[in-house]
Parts: sequence; structure tokens; C-alpha cells
Amino acid sequence: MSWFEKDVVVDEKESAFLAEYDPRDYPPVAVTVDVVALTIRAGVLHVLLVERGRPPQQGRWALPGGFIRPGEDLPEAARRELAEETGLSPRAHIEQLATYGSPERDPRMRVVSISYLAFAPDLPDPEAGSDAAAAAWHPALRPPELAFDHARILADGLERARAKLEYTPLATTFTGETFTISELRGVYETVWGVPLHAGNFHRKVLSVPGFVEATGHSTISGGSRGGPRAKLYRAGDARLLHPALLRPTETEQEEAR
Amino acid sequence: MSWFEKDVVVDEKESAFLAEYDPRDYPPVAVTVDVVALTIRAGVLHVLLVERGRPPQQGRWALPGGFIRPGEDLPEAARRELAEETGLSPRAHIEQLATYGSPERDPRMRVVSISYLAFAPDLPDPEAGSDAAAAAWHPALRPPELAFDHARILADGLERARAKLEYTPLATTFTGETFTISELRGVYETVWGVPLHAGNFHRKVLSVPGFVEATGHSTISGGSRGGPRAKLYRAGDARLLHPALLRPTETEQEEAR
DNA sequence: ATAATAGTGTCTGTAAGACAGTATATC
DNA sequence: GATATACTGTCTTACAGACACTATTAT
Repeated sequence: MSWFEKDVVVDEKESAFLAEYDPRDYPPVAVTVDVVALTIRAGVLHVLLVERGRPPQQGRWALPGGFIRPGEDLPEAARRELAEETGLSPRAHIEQLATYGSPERDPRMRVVSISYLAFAPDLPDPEAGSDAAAAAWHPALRPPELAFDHARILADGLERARAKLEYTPLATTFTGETFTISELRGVYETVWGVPLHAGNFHRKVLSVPGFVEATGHSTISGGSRGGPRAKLYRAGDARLLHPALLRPTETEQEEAR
Repeated sequence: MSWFEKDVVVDEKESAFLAEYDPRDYPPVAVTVDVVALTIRAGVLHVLLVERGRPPQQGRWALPGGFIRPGEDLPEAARRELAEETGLSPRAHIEQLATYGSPERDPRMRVVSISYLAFAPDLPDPEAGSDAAAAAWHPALRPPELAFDHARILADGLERARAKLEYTPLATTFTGETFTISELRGVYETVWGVPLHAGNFHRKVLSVPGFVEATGHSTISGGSRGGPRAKLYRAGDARLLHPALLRPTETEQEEAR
């Protein structure tokens, strides 16, 4: 008797208000995790994609992901998928984004996908040392055509990332361990896609308690095009920013989902 | 050949970067939806619960929910579960909350549950005309002991509801079609659990574009303890509030998930 | 020297909150 | 009349954004 059958027998006593039907009557559901992994490379926001090697959607790019394994927690599965493609330390920041389960989203069978959002500092190309057939960073705002509903998942991930920068210190997860205020501003400008006023941003960041803390050191040299050496900071202990750094003049119709 | 077997045969060609293993090797995963349905009754926030009639966790209360059905989209499943317990119109506001999939969360088998958050105006008790064995509204802040990880799901739903009131006009989904500013303030005070300054709240609400729009009518009588007749408003067309109504002086360690 | 950048000072507009005050209703 | 409520006026404080300015570095 298989694991599946044994449990279904137990479930036969289940009363209507709990299940209303016997799960055995229906085809199984595949549960996967997909990861929207974002990084900044050369001042451009990039997303990690893998190329599909077989139908359906052969040749198209897709978000890295795969089936959850027995006994494996969901964030654990997302970290594993990410590590398999990038060699990225499984300790990177990762958070649940949303779950997609439209019956038509995969032509083969019913697939429910839990998406995760990951932020990472600039990483090496994923090919070397990875078991991925083809994986690469692509510009997040101009990705190739994506398989299934992954374009929608990516769009949701980008909007979440933009919103999270406002009220959390997650921008620091895109930088190295220490960073200058200018580098931090670059993260905001890249993710939000808008230029920010350097002076006001500087004062604002330092005024938010726990956002950054001084290291006491400065950069070795000035900027490549001149300027004084900037002070170096590391991430503070705040988990929320107060007051928040609001995006400038949003027309806003989004995020009200 | 069953639906299940047929598709697994197709999957055998799957290459490592997509699945890494054959789903047939593993026990199936049950996918359910659970609904955190909130309403305000007599000035107290309530959550809809159903009583479990069988082990495990027999006698405990749980969030309404159940298995998704083939061909049924996730929000559709959530609306159906809610309608089955309450007779509530399936057009109520509903939004995805989060997905819970810890391997230990249900002792019987692997269950991945997608939770939804629903807001509703004051509703009648769910017993009459419902197919639920036992369903009732309970105080959301002092619920009975809940089955599985439903206490956590409820807590997440409450925090999401509180946050959503800040930057969306969802408070109006707790009221009738028309409402006074005082009634709207009552929603905020109940959900946030803090008293608000009546005068400042009044001016603030009217100053946010698209939050409420005047009906031109007033209440028939004044308040039960005196006072002038209040003007009636209906929900405006804004989907986001600008500027937002921020909760007063939050110590804040939450929401940074 | 020129240009670019780091960082600070200052002003203005907006908005939140505290508080007061007036009008209108119930008891 | 007493009291509670609806709604408005005004003041203070905080902060975002614009602008100006100095100091420091690369070229």
C-alpha cells in the first residue's frame, strides 16, 4: 500500500465541511517554487533566467524553479533552486511573493507555483560550476520572451521590490557589506528607474534611525570622475524605515491588489 | 490510463534543470485554500471560523477552507469556500494573503495552503442556510484555540488588513454602500485598535482624492447620544490613498517579512 | 584649471497632530 | 439645559524637495 493510498483511506471519514470530496477522485496537483532573483550589474537591474530545453515552450527563458521535495519547507525549496542555478549562498535574502495557480498556466497538468523574491549583490555569471543547462542574468525590464506566466510573476516581483525599498532597508542587500551613500542611492535609482537628488537623499538616509551605521572608514580613492572620498557605511539593525523613503510623485494605480 | 499516469510519462523526458526528479517518485501534495474573512460586529473585529468535527484537532476551530477543484482558479476556490460557509456574495473583496507549506503543518499528509483575506460588511450569522456543520463569527483578537497553523495565518491576515487600511480605501468594504465619516473612522479604530482624533480624521479623509465622494444626503437622525446629522458618503474611485493614512506612532517591528 | 562628487545649510510647501470653537442634534 | 457629536479654523512641528554652497578628489 502506497503512502498515497494509505492516507486516503483515513480521509474517507472526512466530513463534508472539511473536504467535501475525496482527493482520490481528482488528478494530483504539482507544486513548484519559482524564484525572481534580482541583482544589479553595471547599473542595470537584472533577473536570473534559465533556458527551457524541451517542450512546451522549448527555447524560451523561464524563472528558475522546480518541484518541492517531500519534507522540504517552501523557503528551503526556493533557496535550493536558487543555489542550484547560481551557487548563491542559501543565506541570501528571500521572501515569498505570491502564488499562481490558474488552471491554464501549464498545459501539461495542474501546477501551482509559489514564487519567491530574492535580492543579491552583484554575482558572477551562473554558468560555471552550476548544474543548470543554461542560466544567465538578463535585464529585468527588457527580458526575453518568458515561458508560461513568468512575465507576470516577474512584473509582480519588480513591483514588490520597488515597494519594499520604500519602507525596508532591503536596498542594502544589493550592495556589498560596506557601501557609500552614493552606492545606496544608485540602488534606489536603478530599481525605481528615477534619478534622485543626491544631497537630499544623503541627508534622508542618515536621518532614518537604524538604516545605516558608520564604519569609521572611507573609500580609498574618490570617484572615477573626481570628488572626495566617501564615508563607508554598513547596514543598520532597523527592519523597517521610519519615516519611509517614498518614491517621487507616483501616478500610482498599482499595488492595490 | 489515468490522467495522472499519462502525464507522468510525458514528464519522463524532463531534463535536470527543470524538475530534477520524477514527480511519480513522491507522494502527492494536497493544495487547499483557507480564508481569513473579517467583519465588524458591534464595534469588534470578527473572523469567520468553522468547527472541526473529526480528528485530528477535533473540536478545534479552523479557518474555512478546502481543496481546490480541477479547473478552478485559486481566487475562485476561495470565494466558493467563503460562499459555502456564509452565503456571502462571491463578489466580496478578496485578495491573496500568503501560502503556507511547512511539511509538519498537517499530520496526515503534505498540505500546501494558499490563504486569502476577505473583507465584508456586517453579515448575518452563518449557520442558517449554510452547509457548514458549525460556523460562527469569533472575536478576531481573542479567538478560540485554532487548528494547525491557523493562528499564524490569522495573525498574518490581521496585520495585512491593518496595513492595507493605510494606503487603500478597503475600509469602505467594511461599511454599507453609504456611510458617514464617523462610521469610517470606527472601522479604522476597530481594525487598528487605537482611538483616532475625530476632527483631524474627518479633514484627512476628505482631503485624499478619490477616497470618498459625497452623496448629497445626510443621515435621518443624529447620533444616538446627540449631535447633528452627518453627511453620507460612498466609496470613491481611488484604488490607492494619496497621501496615505498612517497608523499613529507605531513602534514597528512587523511587516518587514 | 576644470569637472565631478561628498556632504551641509537653508528655504518653501505640504501634511499630520494638537487644540479650540461653532453648530446641531438627543436626552 | 446638559451633553455628545459633526465639522471647521488655526497653530506647531516634521519632513520632502529645491537650491545653493563648500570641500575634496580625478583628469
